[in-house]
Amino acid sequence: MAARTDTAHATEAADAALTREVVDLIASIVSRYHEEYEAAAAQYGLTGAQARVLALLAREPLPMRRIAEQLKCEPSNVTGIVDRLEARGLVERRPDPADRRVKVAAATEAGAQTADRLRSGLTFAREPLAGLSAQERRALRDLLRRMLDMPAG
Amino acid sequence: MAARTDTAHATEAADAALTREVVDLIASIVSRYHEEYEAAAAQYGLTGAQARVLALLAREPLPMRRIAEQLKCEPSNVTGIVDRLEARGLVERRPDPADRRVKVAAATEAGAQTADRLRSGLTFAREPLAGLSAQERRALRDLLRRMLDMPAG
DNA sequence: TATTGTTATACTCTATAACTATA
DNA sequence: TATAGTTATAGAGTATAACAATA
Repeated sequence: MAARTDTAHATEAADAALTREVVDLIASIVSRYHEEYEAAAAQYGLTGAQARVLALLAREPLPMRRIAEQLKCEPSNVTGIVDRLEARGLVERRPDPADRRVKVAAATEAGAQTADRLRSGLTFAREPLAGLSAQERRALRDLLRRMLDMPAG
Repeated sequence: MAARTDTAHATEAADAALTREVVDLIASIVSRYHEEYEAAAAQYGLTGAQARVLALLAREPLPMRRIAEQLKCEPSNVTGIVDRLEARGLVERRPDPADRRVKVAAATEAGAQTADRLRSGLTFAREPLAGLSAQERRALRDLLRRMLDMPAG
């Protein structure tokens, strides 16, 4: 083993502490993000899963199987979630003319409106970001991209 | 309405796009974080909630009510989660000599070991961070702190 | 035969309310 | 009376397996 200086050891320890602090901060953000999302959904009488599906369908109609892929869950679960959204008039199932096995779920007018309002209500992440300068937001964007292994774009 | 330059409008639009991109990146991180956490828990036959409670108790023993506070759920839910952890020998309930109403849940030796291994397996957030220089990690830390409205510390 | 969506089943998490044993 | 924990209950999300309709 090569001998190393005390300084090298001290630097490693500081690095580890710094990394750990950033990891903890990210955990805090994850926690806050979820809390706010669930609370916003609850304001409209929706569960988190229902709100997520509604948000997906507000962007574009999707076959049941595609919803399951987006949610990373089994297709059988989607049946119940869409059932509940449909019972409240926020979503509807349409046949696919090209393949009669497929049912395409789509947000209704009311569903799209609810999705919009819900999205507008999600102030966390958007509000604190407003306090950062454009340069800081760019710096944050670039660092987050690198964390996600995304190209510099 | 005061007249404004095209440049001002263009800047606002770019700002909004930037903010939205950062928000989407954060959503991606939240999603990844959860996926990895659930997958790591599943490797040990634990649900996400069970893994979170075990992680809490590996740090320090806690009365049932304190666990509920940390999880932000009703105390009645904790009974079942701790029941399942206890049935697997990962956690045990101890009496509190100072107040005989209280039951203190604590990780067993096996539980602490599982919690350690689980924590070590959570590479997301830690691994990509290793690719950032100390200066970049400090920059990220400061930006995240500001997002969380935390003092510069 | 393979695929889409559903149903049936079982388990977990969740909140609410009622209960017990302490304080 | 108030508090800590539990039990009972009901609703929702989840995975697995089996099924009907369609490809």
